[in-house]
Amino acid sequence: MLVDTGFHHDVTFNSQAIVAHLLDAGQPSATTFHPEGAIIYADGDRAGRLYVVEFGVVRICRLTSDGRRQIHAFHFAGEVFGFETGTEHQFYAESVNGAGVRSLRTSGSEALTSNLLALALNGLVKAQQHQLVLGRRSATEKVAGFILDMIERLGGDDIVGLPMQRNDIADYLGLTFETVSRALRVLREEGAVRVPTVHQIEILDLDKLHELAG
Amino acid sequence: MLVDTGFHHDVTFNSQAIVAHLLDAGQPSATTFHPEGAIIYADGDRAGRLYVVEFGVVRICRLTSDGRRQIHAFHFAGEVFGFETGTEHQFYAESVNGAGVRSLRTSGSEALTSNLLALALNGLVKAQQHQLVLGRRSATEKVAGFILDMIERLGGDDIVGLPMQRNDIADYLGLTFETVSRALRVLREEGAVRVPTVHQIEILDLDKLHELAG
DNA sequence: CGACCTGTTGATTCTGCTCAATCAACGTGG
DNA sequence: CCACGTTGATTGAGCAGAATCAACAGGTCG
Repeated sequence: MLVDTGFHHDVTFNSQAIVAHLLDAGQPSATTFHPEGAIIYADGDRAGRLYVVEFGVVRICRLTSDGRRQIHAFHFAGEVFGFETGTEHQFYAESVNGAGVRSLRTSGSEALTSNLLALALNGLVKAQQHQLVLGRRSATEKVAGFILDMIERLGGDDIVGLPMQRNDIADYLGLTFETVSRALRVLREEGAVRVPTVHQIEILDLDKLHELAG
Repeated sequence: MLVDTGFHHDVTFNSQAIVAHLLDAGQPSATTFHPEGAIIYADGDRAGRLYVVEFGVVRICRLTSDGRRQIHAFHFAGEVFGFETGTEHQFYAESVNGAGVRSLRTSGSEALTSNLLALALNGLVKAQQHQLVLGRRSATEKVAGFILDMIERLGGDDIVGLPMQRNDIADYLGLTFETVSRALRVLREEGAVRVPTVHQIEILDLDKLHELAG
């Protein structure tokens, strides 16, 4: 067993290792490419399959009754999504910028349950992180927190990519895209970041960024 | 097995049954009573134990660096909490109004993993619900959504209890307690609810309440 | 009864949404 | 090659709504 899935032990597991293990155990499945904006699964589709992001970004969304979109999560290369309860998907999944996705069939192999537990916990942590960011008061704090989260998940060095567009960030943070834009301007003016291109953030002062995140 | 924990099947499980099963399997442990405001576990404490709420309400909290409190979840009788990853608790748990809590030792019994998976999924669903409420725009929508959530989790009939105080609701929804109070007044004026006592909400018009929730 | 705490209500400030203009990047077709 | 349309991003002005500050009512407990 690659991973100790006992919740009472250290669960700082390597998600990649779990995925590799699950892929080995299941039937091999081809990577399918989803162009920008393509739907991977729809709200109401039969649930029960997991997906691995091979490359690109996937967003998990939901529409409110008044037509607004809430983005529930972003998933990057190596991450697993599709984890929902019930027989039907409550959310729908879309490719953000062109994504390669591999299906992960796990039915029938009971021994994988502990691996699945680890993945579920992984999702739980992400949901908690999202809650914390959503709970922040000001728009600047939310955007700063979002960038910090992106740094943690994507970047090692001082330039981190923002593959999704402003509208996506806004729907993820519960803001409008104009407010996201203004918040980024504040972060620039405070000297915390530089924005060389629309989809890149250069970190100038990490401490300042943490401070602005509240 | 009481519960089908395969995520690819129907997971509309009975949480109570899982808890009963886990309690049977583990060593018996006494119910400890935590008076109002008492800390059940603190931020930074060693994690790895699950707790069952016997009666009362427990809140899971976190302090931001500027001293504000974010309430991550409420847990009622029959629910399990303490599910976190890592060796240390990221949150702290407090009794809201006097709560009886039973510790749930699960170490060593590998057969329980699938039950734990079910509980983790349960927590994931709650976190998602919370995200949806936090993502709503207006304060009235948030409070209406909160009441609907309470109806689902607590009440069968037309009167639902709000055991926690306004400040708790505010910290859960990312609002101030004054705004919560005003939102309740709007719900009253719209004829959706009545507020006989501070800790009770009488549902007058459930459709209207859904409508106001957005 | 008085002190205190929670909750409600009011007045003001300020943040973020709405509406709108501008700009840059890109693709298309003449 | 350039005019045109489209899309995404930024910025501005005005406004609605929530936070803040403050006063007051109701309940509880000493």
